[in-house]
Amino acid sequence: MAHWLMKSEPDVYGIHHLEAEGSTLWDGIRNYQARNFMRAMVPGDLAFFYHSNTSPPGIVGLMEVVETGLVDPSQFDPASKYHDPKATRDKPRWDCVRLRHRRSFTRLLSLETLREQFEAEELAVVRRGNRLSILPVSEPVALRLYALLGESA
DNA sequence: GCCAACGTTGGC
DNA sequence: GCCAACGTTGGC
Repeated sequence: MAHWLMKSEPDVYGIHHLEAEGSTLWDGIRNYQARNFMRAMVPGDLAFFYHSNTSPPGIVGLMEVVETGLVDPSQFDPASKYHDPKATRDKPRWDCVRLRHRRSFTRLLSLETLREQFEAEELAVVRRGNRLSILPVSEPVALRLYALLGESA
């Protein structure tokens, strides 16, 4: 079982949306590196939910991967901002995973705190200018995150 | 294959 | 709004 960190802007899709929905299709990923991380996910993996492009940014919850290898439907939708004219039903370019809500943390684990606790080599989200929306989290780092959140692993 | 221009992300 | 980082595109 692996850990991940997944970013979303709370105005667009925040932890409260996931709480209300229970589970969601994590679609709209249009970066090959992030896509490849999704392809490496296995049902049962856990993902820290990170609020980006907000103040203050940070980790707000925990999700569980429930389904992988799904075709991202938004690539075929001309009305979607994620529409990809190069994608066809026969040859989709983008896929996505389904995630289920596990926890909403009572307090934010802020980027500021993450910067105090982790080096960029350990947890890439603390690196200035990092734009990758999905990141792997090593087990030692995951354990330290749980400790900082006051959670048992 | 190189690389400059451009676009996007995201913190501040 | 600014700007750093960096992926993508397109001319050659």
